[in-house]
Amino acid sequence: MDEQTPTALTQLPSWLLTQSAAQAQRIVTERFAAGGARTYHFRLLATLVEFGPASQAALGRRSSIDRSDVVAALNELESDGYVERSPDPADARRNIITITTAGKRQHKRLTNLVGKAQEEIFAPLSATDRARLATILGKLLTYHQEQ
Amino acid sequence: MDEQTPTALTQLPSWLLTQSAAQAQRIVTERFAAGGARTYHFRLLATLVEFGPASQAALGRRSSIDRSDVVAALNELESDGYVERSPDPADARRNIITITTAGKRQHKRLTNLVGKAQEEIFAPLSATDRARLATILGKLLTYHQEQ
DNA sequence: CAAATTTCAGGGCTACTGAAATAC
DNA sequence: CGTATTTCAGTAACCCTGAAATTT
Repeated sequence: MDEQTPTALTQLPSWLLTQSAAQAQRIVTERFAAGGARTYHFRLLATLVEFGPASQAALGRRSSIDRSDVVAALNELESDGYVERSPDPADARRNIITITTAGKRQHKRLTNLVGKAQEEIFAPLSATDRARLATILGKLLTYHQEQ
Repeated sequence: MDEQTPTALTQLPSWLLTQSAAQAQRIVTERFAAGGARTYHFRLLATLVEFGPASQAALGRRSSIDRSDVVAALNELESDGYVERSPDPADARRNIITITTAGKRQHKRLTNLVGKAQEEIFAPLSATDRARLATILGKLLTYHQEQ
């Protein structure tokens, strides 16, 4: 019983990327579950806190969440009392989404949880490695978002 | 219309990791689709090529695919004629999975496709960055697999 | 008896498509 | 008119759990 991973996979850059991301995702998801939330909820709340009230379409573009998933996630945030939907007086097609006081509390809670997740995820890396990783991934992400 | 991503996200290491991995995943999935395959198929074929015939359980452990998904993916590979199932004479609980000649051809095709995907994914990175990224992600992955 | 293997049924999460209704 | 927004229904892909039947 060797149970080894093929080098065809371990030497594949995209495999390293997707597998380590899967580990990170799993840890973040676990932490958020303790706050009764998912990644989408955190992304939306963080976007509202940073840019203020916005339409669903703008929220989706800023948080990189599909229009369709924004609807579902906002339904959940709304029924938890974390955001409010109101019609946009300037454009009847739009809802204006506003974060509530409870939503801000939840945002703080999730920010705290995601911070702990970072420690857990990147524990084996030195400060230098962490900085390098952030720089390199930033380049990758910027490049593909411009494509 | 700014449409900016919150710094709370862009400065979050796990966000950089999962988002860039999502881009990579998307590109790999697109390439594999041209070969009528998914990631699981490539992982299983690569594992069979590197370690030879094996039980489904061993295949799953080596390719990090859940036992349940191994069954489904092997069903597809089998109906495409890329692998064969035969009972293990030494242990009646097991199937021995063998890759066929057509399966080896498919493996080469997918290896070629995934190679092109690497170029597309990591195009913006210098050789130094690519080497650093591989090293750092390798550390991350090793650490979490030992946990 | 406990443990391993295969299989099925099912769920969760992220990501995406197509179409409708409405309004700009 | 073409475009934008919200919404719903549905899909794909990866990851995972629980349970059954069989065998070691």
